[in-house]
Amino acid sequence: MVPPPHPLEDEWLWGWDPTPGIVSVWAEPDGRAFIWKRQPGTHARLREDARYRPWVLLASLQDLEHLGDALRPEGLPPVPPVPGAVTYRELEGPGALRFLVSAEDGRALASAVLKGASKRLDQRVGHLRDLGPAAALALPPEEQYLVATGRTYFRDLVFDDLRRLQFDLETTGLDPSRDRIFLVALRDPDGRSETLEVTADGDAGEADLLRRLVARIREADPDVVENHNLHGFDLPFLDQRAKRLNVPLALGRAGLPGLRHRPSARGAALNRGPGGRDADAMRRARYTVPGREFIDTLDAVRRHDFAARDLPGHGLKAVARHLGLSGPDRELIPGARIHEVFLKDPERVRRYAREDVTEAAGLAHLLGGAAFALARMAPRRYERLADAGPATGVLDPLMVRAYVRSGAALPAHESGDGTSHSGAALHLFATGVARHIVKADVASLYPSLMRQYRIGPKRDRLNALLAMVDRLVDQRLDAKARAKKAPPGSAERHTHEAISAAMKILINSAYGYLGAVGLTRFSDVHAANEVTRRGRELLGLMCRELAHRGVTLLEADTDGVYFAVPEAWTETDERRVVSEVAALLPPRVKLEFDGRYAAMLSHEPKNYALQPYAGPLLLRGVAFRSSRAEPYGEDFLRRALQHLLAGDVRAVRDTYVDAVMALRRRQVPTFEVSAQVRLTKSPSQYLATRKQRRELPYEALLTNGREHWSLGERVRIYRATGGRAGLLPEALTEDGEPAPRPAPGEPTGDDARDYDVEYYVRLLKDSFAARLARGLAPEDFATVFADPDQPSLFTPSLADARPVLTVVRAPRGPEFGEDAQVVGAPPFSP
DNA sequence: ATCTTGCGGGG
DNA sequence: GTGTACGCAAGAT
Repeated sequence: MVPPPHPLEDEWLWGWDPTPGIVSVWAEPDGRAFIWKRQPGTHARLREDARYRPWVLLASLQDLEHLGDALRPEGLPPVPPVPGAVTYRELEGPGALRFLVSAEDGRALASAVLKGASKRLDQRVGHLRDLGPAAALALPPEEQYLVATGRTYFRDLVFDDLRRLQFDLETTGLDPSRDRIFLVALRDPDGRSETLEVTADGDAGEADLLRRLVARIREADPDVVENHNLHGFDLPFLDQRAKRLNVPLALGRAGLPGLRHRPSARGAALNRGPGGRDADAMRRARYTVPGREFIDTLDAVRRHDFAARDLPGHGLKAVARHLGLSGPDRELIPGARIHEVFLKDPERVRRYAREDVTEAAGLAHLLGGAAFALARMAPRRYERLADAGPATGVLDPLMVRAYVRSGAALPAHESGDGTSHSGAALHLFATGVARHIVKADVASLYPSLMRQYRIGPKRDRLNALLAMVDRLVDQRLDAKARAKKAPPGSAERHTHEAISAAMKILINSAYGYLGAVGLTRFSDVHAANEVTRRGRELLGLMCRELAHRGVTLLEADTDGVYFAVPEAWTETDERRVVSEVAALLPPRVKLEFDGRYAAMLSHEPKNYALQPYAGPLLLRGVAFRSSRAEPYGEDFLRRALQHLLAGDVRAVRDTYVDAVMALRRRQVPTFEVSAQVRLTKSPSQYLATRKQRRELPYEALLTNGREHWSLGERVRIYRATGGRAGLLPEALTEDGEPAPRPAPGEPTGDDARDYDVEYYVRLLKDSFAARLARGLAPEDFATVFADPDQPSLFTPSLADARPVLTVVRAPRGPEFGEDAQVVGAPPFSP
């Protein structure tokens, strides 16, 4: 490989120790570190037992003065220092955390500091943290080890070199204080799936199952254990059951402690039952174990969807189906029915559970690459990087390592000076329907502005953040190019795509890091405001210049613009205006042609419908994507929008009339008007508040003879005739099995269809049809959605009716660059 | 209309 | 061994 041209920045990003194959690190505060490695390309595994010198950063040495001669500068004889000595090195520069203090045993070091601090403050200080972040920085032991050595995980390994095991619990319910584990599906690192089951009732049977599970995991000896919602369900459930049944959960690698908690903002809160909202019980934790890494695919899904925003939900089945990981014969069983199905047809549940672990493995491979690649860079455990937020979770450790490596004193967190943070621009130029739509946007606007105008945190005297963003952008282009060259489906392509994804996460979080005042070490509200100010200015300039070239602006948000072009324009014309405007922008700000659509309904800011030239209608924003909307209404809205966007107002009317008539003739199955809700109150809780306030879901249960239900249960409810609340019984197949969701219009057996027709007619108009209002002139709207059974004396024809577009503002004024000069402005200086 | 609370994932 | 998740919709007032 060509030697890197920026050795310093590359050390900041990648560390410096070349040790290959590290798959897990565990360090104890007493200075012992355990490093598990694999030989790249083989399954050979070995453990290195090392010692490291635990360290902390302190703002002052005063609390260690009581040590006398046992406190000495680094490098003075005797080298190495005598056991028990505390050594220090003063870092250079203005940062507050300027003494790097270390000792052979981290606990002795901490207690020496705490002893001094307790004396100085005349009160017992129990923990370094209690000194405050401006006085001390103490990383977790593994991170101390990784920062000090410059090692990182996974050097020279590819994703599939890791031995990964997935397991999935099947339980009789969601509450581990009451419910039991009766089956575990497990996929071993070679891809073989199996199930373990209880063979006896009661505690003995379940305890035996847990023992077999632990033994099986130890035998398979995976580096990584994963599942969907692993930290939120399987591990806490397993932990509680094992405690109750007195089964030791020795899931880690030999000779070290078993399952532990680690604090985490995103961890599970097992005892957060509905109603149970006592603050102490809300403490969240993640699980950790020496020698293996626990990876939750739900984290990868969230991270993916944060950018992509195209997933129907974050559940395993929905995501797997969406990403094409599910087979056509995927076994599906509603969660609440799994145990009863198991009693009648165990093979079906075995199949279901095996498919769960197979999909979890597929999901881990497809979406887990970014975390794997981050672990090659940042000095943290892989499992922590997998659930970390990118700013405090990844960038900050990189910054800390950069400063310590460079011998520079590190700034402490600083609260803001009261300046408030200003945000991005959002302009709505026109509402209604337009045709010939173009979307243009700037890729990674904020990091581009940071680079273009050299806007970085004031206290970052090494300029490490900007330097790292620069290197990341360059190296990401390289990774993308390599990925493209590698054969599709190859490990090489997966690796480079993963690196690119990881870098994208870091690049795009640099701005968030800057703006998180009081939360991140280098936050700088003035720099962040300068970034958004430049962003607003550029967006305004783009809008004005586009408008000058004859397009109709529709909506602009942060870094992108939707506009309509004249009928006669070709795609070449569309691309030409985008590149003309792009040429007016600073070099690092790349305005790109992002897509073209046949038509758009602009409803409200960030709420619109797009009709592509080919393919299904796209709906964006809460107005169009309500999660609990009744299926009949969603179906109507989709069809009506397609007609409206095609310019066929008459067909919108027909769609509406059909929908109303179908309701009035009760041709619509009850399922289609029902909404799924989740029960959050227990029967007794609801009965306590029922007098003050009646709630449809619970009324539906009570009036249908159900006085018992469990928290978290999901039911489908509807409004029945006579003001009653309807409960949709779960549809069953002939075998008495739960039926899959019926296709729209599919007959649904003995459906009473006793829903309140006029309520649903009103809902259709007031809630669903209302979302088309911007696209029609008021009189046309009234005509289109007039009640078909109440013909008025004068019914206007819709033959000439056309969708309308209403301009609500023009791109004029200072925010559109009429006064400000953007291009060629001097670089920002703090 | 505005404020508050609870949800997500999992069986 | 800390948390401050976080962004949104339904419910409460």
